[in-house]
Amino acid sequence: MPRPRSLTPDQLASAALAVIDRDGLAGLSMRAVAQELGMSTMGLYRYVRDREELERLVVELVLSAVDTEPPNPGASWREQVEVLVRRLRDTVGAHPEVVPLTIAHRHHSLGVLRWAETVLAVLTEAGVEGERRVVALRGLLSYAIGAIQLEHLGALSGPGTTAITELSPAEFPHMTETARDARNVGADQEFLGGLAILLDGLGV
Amino acid sequence: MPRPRSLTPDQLASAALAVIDRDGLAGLSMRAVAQELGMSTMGLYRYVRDREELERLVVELVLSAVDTEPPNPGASWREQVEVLVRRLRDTVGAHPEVVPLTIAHRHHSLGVLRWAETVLAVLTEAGVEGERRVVALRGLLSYAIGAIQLEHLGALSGPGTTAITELSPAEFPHMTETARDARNVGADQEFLGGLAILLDGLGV
DNA sequence: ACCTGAACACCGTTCAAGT
DNA sequence: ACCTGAACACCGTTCAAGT
Repeated sequence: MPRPRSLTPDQLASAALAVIDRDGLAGLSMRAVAQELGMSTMGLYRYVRDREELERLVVELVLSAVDTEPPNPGASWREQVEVLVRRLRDTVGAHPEVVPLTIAHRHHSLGVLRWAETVLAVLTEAGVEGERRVVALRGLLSYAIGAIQLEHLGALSGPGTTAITELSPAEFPHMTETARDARNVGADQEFLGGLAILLDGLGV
Repeated sequence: MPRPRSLTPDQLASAALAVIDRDGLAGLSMRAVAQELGMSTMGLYRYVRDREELERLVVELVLSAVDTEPPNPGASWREQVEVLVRRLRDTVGAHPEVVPLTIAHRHHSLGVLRWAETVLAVLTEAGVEGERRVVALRGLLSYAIGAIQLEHLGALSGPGTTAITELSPAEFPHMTETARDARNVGADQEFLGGLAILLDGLGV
């Protein structure tokens, strides 16, 4: 842990995020970030032990942007959870290239811990407790993480699905039909639809 | 597309998978795979255009191992879907390091298309159709993908959760309590529990 | 024609040399 | 003491040189 000088961790993370948003995750390198900041490559090591720590800073920057304020307490628990999951998806989805890093470093993120705390508060208020609460939180997070990735690696209505439409209908009868149905389903509808199924199941 | 000679794509993929299982995804390199096969590095390029194509072969090898036979047709749709999702998780989970590759290349995978076809057949039999079927398939896949990743990057009962137990109970009252509850929840229970919530929601 | 080693343009990180 | 460029050990891939 060297003593920072003219740069805050946030500024460092912002520079790295700018590189990622511009050149993709593959474009992220110590050299590129240093250049972005107009400093020598080795200068970065004054702020960060290694590349992994830089990645953690980027993840923290993105996840700390998730609004974790309890949503409208007058609303039903269902609406409140929906708002919270939606916030996570929208905030992380704004930087899709960061998603893989987000997953690898999730444990160190204060942002996601705060988000989970708020979700748990709502669930507890709704009477979900004990092991069911454990499973519910984990289920919501799993769904959100998986859905964000699927969404950004090709929406069901995107080019990947078009390829599916061209599959042999003899071998894949249901897939070809479902791909046709999917053309009318937008990304938001898809995400919120899956979330609704989870929330329905939680309410049982 | 050069003409293969003494090696099948499966043998190539198996060698790469052996490297990954031994040295992790970070250990995967053209040089390492070539060495594993006792051939020159450039020899690989007779079989594969570039590293990305090698990765696709690995993904296909893993995903084609998913059993896509329709499960016991006498069982309820709910049990059948549960069996199918479980198979996906168990097969992919056997090679956790491959998961990131699996996601990036999922569209090219015949294995996952066949899996989805079987799931859709069961859903259709259960009366799920049209846009709801689209959302259901995508929801199940999102959940499975997210859960597999969370599971292998630290079970809720693992060391990550222990760190959560040490969080300030004042700032994270629900998280600390939930982490205690999570100690009794195994990985299987967690995965199947979340899946049960989804299936409950689908049955509504 | 087929195969492959050297070479090129990268990478993260060490370390000694500069101030 | 602080900073940094050269160097080291990697990487994917090109290409010319070997057979």
